[in-house]
Amino acid sequence: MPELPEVETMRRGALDILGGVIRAFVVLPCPRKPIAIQPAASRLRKRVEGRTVVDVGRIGKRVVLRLDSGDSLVFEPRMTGLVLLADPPTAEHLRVRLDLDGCAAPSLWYWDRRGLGLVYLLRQRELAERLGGDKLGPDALTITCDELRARLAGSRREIKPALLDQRAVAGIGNLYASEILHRAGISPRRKCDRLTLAQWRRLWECTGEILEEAIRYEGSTLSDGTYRNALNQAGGYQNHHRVYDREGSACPSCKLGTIRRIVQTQRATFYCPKCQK
DNA sequence: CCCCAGTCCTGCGGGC
DNA sequence: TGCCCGCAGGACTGGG
Repeated sequence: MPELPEVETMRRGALDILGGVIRAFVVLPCPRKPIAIQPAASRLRKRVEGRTVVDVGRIGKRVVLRLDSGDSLVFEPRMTGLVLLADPPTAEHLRVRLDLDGCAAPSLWYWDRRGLGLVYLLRQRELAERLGGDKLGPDALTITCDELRARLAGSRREIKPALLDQRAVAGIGNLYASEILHRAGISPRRKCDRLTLAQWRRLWECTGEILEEAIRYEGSTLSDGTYRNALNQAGGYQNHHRVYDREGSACPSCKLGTIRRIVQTQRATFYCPKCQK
């Protein structure tokens, strides 16, 4: 579930390792299927140990540690991964530990309950190939209105599934797509090529607003409690959701409609049929 | 090319 | 009460 706001919160929490030297890269024994690590852990370890973390960044829904070697160590949490500096939710799902010297935090952990996430090391060129160019669109926080429109307006798909396409715009996931479209007053079923210029503008504005608000509240921790910030604290934005997982309740915006749940490309979408056109 | 369904995986909640 | 099935959805793969 980590989308842009949750991954950005993880990134900010992990800033305490900036300038640290990686003393050890430790793959923790996991009773079930081990987490995917590329290249194999022994080779990856040789390339990261002794290296300095010169940047703690984010690319889409990934936390990216840039090292002084030019390599980037990428944590891709997918559904249930967390980047932590302390107190994991459970010891059993800890996957990787980085021990560091010379920075504010002694260790960084990668925790992942379902283990769908990935930890991988990329050379500069590999980074451009895997996470650049046509693989990933501009970041949802910094994309311009014109870019967003240019990348989606030609499509005949429905706008909600289109917003989940990371090649078009990076960072929006299932939860925030519903929230963004609700604030913008646009039906999730509206075809991209049927949005007006004013609607693109509104959609772009609401994308920034919703994502920035969610970051301010340190992301959304749903009822399963999985998502936590780097200090294992729950986020707060779930208390501000207007449509997501609120099927049957009155629309908090127009007070007239009832929030509906539909399925688009096998994923739940929540919206208000009264005020989203 | 464009789009959709299936896959990975675990834990939880609904239904019987 | 207890068990089992289905669902949650990020990103990739394969196929129409």
